[in-house]
Amino acid sequence: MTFAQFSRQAQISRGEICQQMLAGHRESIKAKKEATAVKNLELIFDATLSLANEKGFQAMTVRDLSRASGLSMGALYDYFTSKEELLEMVLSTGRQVIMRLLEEGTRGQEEPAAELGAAIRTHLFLSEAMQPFFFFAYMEARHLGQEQKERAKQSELATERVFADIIERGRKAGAFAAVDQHMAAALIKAMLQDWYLKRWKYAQRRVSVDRYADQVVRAALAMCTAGLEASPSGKMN
Amino acid sequence: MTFAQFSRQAQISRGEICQQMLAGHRESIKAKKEATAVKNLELIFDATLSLANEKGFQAMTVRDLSRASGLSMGALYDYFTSKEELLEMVLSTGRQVIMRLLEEGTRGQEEPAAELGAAIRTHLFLSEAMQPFFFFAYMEARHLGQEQKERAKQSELATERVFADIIERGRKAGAFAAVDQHMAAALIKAMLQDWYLKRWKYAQRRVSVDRYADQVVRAALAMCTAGLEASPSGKMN
DNA sequence: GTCTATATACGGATAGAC
DNA sequence: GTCTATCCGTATATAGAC
Repeated sequence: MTFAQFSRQAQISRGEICQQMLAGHRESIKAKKEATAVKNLELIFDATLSLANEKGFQAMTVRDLSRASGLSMGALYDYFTSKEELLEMVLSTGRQVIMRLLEEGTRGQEEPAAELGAAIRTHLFLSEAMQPFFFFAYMEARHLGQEQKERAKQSELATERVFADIIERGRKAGAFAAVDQHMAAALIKAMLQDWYLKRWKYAQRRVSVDRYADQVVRAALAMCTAGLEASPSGKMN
Repeated sequence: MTFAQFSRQAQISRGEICQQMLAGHRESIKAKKEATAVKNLELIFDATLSLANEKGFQAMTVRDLSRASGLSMGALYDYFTSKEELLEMVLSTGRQVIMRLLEEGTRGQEEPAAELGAAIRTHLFLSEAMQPFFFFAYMEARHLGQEQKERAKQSELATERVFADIIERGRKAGAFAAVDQHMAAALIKAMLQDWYLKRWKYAQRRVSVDRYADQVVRAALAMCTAGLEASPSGKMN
């Protein structure tokens, strides 16, 4: 799969996040008409990601947000009760939708190597399609309250488990070498995250997301099959 | 090499950074006695890293810093002229010292595989010894001014070049396969950074820095030698 | 449902005592 | 060389008009 084939999901996702933001905060949001509320939430969502990714969420003022979104101070506070709640609302709702999309997208391959490749591409392409959100979530998670921060860590572990499970199955099937699936999964995740964290570097080098995907898949397979040729009999433990 | 063998460098480094901070800002720092100035700079340095890593540099107030360092507001402003300058001073001085230590530490191996392993361990162990600084530098670099941000990017690229050069030499010597050394170096760096960015994860799993080093070295070598067995004649391009 | 105007507090920075 | 006290700008949040 290439990114071009994947990318129609992007706009859908943003709309979904904002709809779910409304659903999850129906009582505290003043606007009653659904269409208006979702439209304004999208303005707020986009402006928040844009400003926070440029200067940081703390440094972004609600006045900035007002200017960038086109909504007045008063109108903004009809959608959240504090700046802190805005952060929590964007991050937790976004994370839920992303998690669901990842789970839906990671299905159906048979062969371990193909399955691992598909999972890597799904993660990478989703992070590319929603890059502003992924960057935001990574950088601002530390400003969440203790409880929300815990949930963010859990979701990091959950996505990692997808890779670990594939690797473990592959190992048991004899397709992969005797690697520690948790460590391998962690390293794969680190490589995937670098793509949306260091955008400037890859843009400068003209590395496309498809090429990056190829490289990560190649690295992951090398990691999981290193030394396997030496004992082609299959299972190693 | 293990981390235990490496780790005596840690305290030295912090002292060096503070000495160089003083040297680089001699005229703007009010304190004239060197010993006093360095001692206070160390208090400021430690308190800044601790507070900023907990809640972010923007969210840390100068009053917080005063409490944590034991110096009064007035005394703090005898060491920097603005909070922004404090950030720039800590980051740029720290980066310079780190860069020098890295260059000094990455020398002397002959064989490509051994050289790559040594470079990875040096980077990883230094980031472990100075973890608070590395985390701080990664997370707060985006709050620098345009010019300083550019210098930070350059130093990221410079450290990456160390790996790329080793890989290229190894490839030309026939020890490594036909990999893109820039991509491989970028992926290795991403794995190294994950160690100080996701401390909680590896602490929770009881992964030691020595074990992590082994895994990254293993992954890097797998990446650089994948497919080599298939054409053992050596050079591939 | 959205706006303007404002209350209130807090942070950066400095003046001047000791 | 260090501290206390204070100035001043600006940020969050809200009240109330339209």
